[in-house]
Amino acid sequence: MAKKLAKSAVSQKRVLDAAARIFRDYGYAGTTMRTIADEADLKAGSIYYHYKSKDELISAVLDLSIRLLIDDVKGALAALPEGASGRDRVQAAMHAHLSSILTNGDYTLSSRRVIGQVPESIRNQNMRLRDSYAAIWQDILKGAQAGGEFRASANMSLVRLFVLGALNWTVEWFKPGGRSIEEVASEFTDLILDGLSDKSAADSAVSPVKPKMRAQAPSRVV
Amino acid sequence: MAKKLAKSAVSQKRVLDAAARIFRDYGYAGTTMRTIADEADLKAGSIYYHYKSKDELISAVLDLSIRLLIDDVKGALAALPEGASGRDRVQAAMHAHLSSILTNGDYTLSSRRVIGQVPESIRNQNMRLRDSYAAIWQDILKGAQAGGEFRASANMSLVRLFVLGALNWTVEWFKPGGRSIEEVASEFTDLILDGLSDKSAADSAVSPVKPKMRAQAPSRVV
DNA sequence: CACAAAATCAAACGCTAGTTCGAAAATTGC
DNA sequence: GCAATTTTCGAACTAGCGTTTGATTTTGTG
Repeated sequence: MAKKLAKSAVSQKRVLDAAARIFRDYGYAGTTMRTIADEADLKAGSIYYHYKSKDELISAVLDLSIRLLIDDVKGALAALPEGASGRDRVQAAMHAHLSSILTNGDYTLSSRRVIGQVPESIRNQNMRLRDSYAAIWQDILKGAQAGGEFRASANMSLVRLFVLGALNWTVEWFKPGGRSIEEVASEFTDLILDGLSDKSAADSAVSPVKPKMRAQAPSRVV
Repeated sequence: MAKKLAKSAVSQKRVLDAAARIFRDYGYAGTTMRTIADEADLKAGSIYYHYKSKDELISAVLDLSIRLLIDDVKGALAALPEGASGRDRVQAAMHAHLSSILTNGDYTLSSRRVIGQVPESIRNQNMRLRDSYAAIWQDILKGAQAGGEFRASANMSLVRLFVLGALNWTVEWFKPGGRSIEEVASEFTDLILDGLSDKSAADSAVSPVKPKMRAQAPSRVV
């Protein structure tokens, strides 16, 4: 009788991946079922066997996008030793966030590009997931501040928005083959934790950092 | 006889403003000439008296968006006293950038949301403007680093991407009526310049203070 | 007021969108 | 290897798209 088997699941994922790429490149309205079908080696009508509408497709892309991120960051935090400092936790979360969104760039980018154009109910559903992700960060930051590691004068909500903004923006300019994810994560972590100013005109010989001299194509900004 | 008068210019601007808002909300393909026309209190066909295609419209929105930003930031830098420190220049540029993109949120957001979906020639034209804006920032940062104000170990291209990323992201969450632009700008500036860590405990008691102005020869910038 | 120029309108055009559905093909259990 | 089931197809439908065009209204000037 009825038996759920692999064939369907494989096609379903193939369609979803294709959708993420096409939504990323053409936006919500600009994406057509026929284009997705082409990308997934299918005909347009066949998509409806797996997803019952374009909205259900974009909804699935949006949800997977944020779920992948939450899982990666939670995983990285769980892998830390028990007594890890706030600094370590921030560092781990930043690296995991960056690695996740850059590795799943299709989903992250398409998500970012269509989130504002999607029917409101779909957006609201997705926003709830995103809020729960923000809460994870808020815990890390507040914890480190309560422990005295971070300046008491800093507003942790703004810090979170600052850091996540800078991280999320990387999908706009990061290109594989240039700087490594680790390189970017490390530099960004240093920046947010210690700042840009040279605090020690005297003991500046302390920082054991090697200068990086990788030629890079002009990066897009704004 | 023929006389160019204001009426046309007024309508033209009204259509452009409407287009920015609609492109922002619905993306490139999702925006229809009829919707723009409604928003501008016109009929769809009438738009073609002012702009000869949808592409010309989006092109005008994209260009105005980046031009407004460039003018604001250049203006703020020009208003600084001659010997202003790198710190002051970064602060002024950050504030001007933030203020500009949040004040012109319709243009900034629509620009961000459609830039990836627009015909390539339009995108390339706009990218050239954006590269010139990036160059302004690169000059500020490199100048301050050369003057010894910023850590020599920091990669200024990454710093620029970090800072502008965090700033640009504000359009996603900033809502008038909440925190003021000045408040956000000030906190962000402190963060990037001095970092999040509380240095008052162990680290050097040399300069935990914040000298607003550095006595220093005017670094060559721009 | 009159009338030419400027600005807007209403209707229509060809095209492509999301979606539906019965038929065809591929796959599976026995 | 066959019949039942799952999956895919292809054609069709309606709706709405950007754009064109000739007619119509509004505007500024003598």
